[in-house]
Amino acid sequence: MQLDRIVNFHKTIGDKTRIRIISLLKEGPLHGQAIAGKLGLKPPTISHHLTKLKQIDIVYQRRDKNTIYFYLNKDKLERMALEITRIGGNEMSEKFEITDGEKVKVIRNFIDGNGKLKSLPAQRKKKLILLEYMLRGLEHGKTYNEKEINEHIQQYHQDFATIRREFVMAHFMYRQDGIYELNPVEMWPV
Amino acid sequence: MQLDRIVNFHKTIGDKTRIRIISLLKEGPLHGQAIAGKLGLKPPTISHHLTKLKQIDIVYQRRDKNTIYFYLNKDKLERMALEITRIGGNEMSEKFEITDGEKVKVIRNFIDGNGKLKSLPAQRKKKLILLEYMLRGLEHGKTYNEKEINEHIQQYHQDFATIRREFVMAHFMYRQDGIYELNPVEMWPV
DNA sequence: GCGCTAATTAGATTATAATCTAATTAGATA
DNA sequence: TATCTAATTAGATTATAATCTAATTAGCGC
Repeated sequence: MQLDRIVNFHKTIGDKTRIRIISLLKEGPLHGQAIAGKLGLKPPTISHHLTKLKQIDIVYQRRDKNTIYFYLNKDKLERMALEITRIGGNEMSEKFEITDGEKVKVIRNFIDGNGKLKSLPAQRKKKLILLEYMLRGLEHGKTYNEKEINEHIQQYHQDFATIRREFVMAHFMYRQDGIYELNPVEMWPV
Repeated sequence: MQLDRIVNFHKTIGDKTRIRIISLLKEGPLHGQAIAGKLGLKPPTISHHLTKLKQIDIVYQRRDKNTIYFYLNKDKLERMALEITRIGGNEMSEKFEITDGEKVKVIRNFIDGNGKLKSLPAQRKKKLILLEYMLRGLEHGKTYNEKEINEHIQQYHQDFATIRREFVMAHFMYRQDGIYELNPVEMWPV
């Protein structure tokens, strides 16, 4: 749910230690012990906070020999921070809940009893309904590598390459350096 | 402290109920019972959350007859949300802590034993040091009415009008509709 | 002043989470 | 394989805070 993601982001940021970590990483990557040292806390504590920061995807890590360096994802931080200003008005419209009569009909026609996609409709409008349907479970703001996207699509159809391409072409998601992410709903096709 | 304000903002926002309240108020003001009804919670609970939202200044209230309407301060919300993206790098430089040798000397020369300002230096550079010194205790992001500003200045000097004008002219703070607020540090004079 | 309505405060309960020590895991190097 | 270092996990302790009921306060209208 969209709401939970925003709540979780702020809950995570709303901690002195974690903001201090963010502040440190803003200057450049650091390894765990270094952070612990600078903040006067024990390594397990830092580990604890870093996993939380990784969960919301604003910190990522890269290993070099024995030590793991932690990086701040500044772009993501900025995008997430702004989301609170964009939420609501009409009480959190759940884009993924397809209850609209027409849509339900189209989906019933093209999804079989096992939840698999029979075929992708040629008609643009119907195709978009199916594509949107198959996005369920993917989260806004989260990043996925190609393998994850493929696996997700295979729930519905074995030809993940085609459908993945359709996702991008229809602007449901975008790709950069092999990393996929959902586009904001404003960019989705009508 | 600057850090605490940011932590507190996110700690406050990082709660599902409070975000739902923000989402509701985005469409327009509501009174307490209405919020309680829409969210399926008891009035005391709403009261509890509203005081928190008022504390960080993103909700304010206006009474009409017997009922109090709560308003969302959208501008403030947006400004606060962005602050996290601007913090740090060099570990939270405390602009109010004047330890720099030259500054200390100037301050000793113009502040008497009781902490009062003897006179405002004519020399621009020295004047700025004193003005900045007299900002201590005012918080970034908080709004003050003229009376509060005057009282603050009177700690240092009886002629609050002159000093208040200097604050604004030097871009330490700005005034809008009789409300004063500190400018972001980037706007402060060198 | 009296009663009405809406809001807040007090106090208890329960859930969440920050931090630590001790034990364990993961990788690298020799 | 044995050993070293850095990171994580487990588990306990302690602090914080969300929510409720019951009691209280604040302001309006009669």
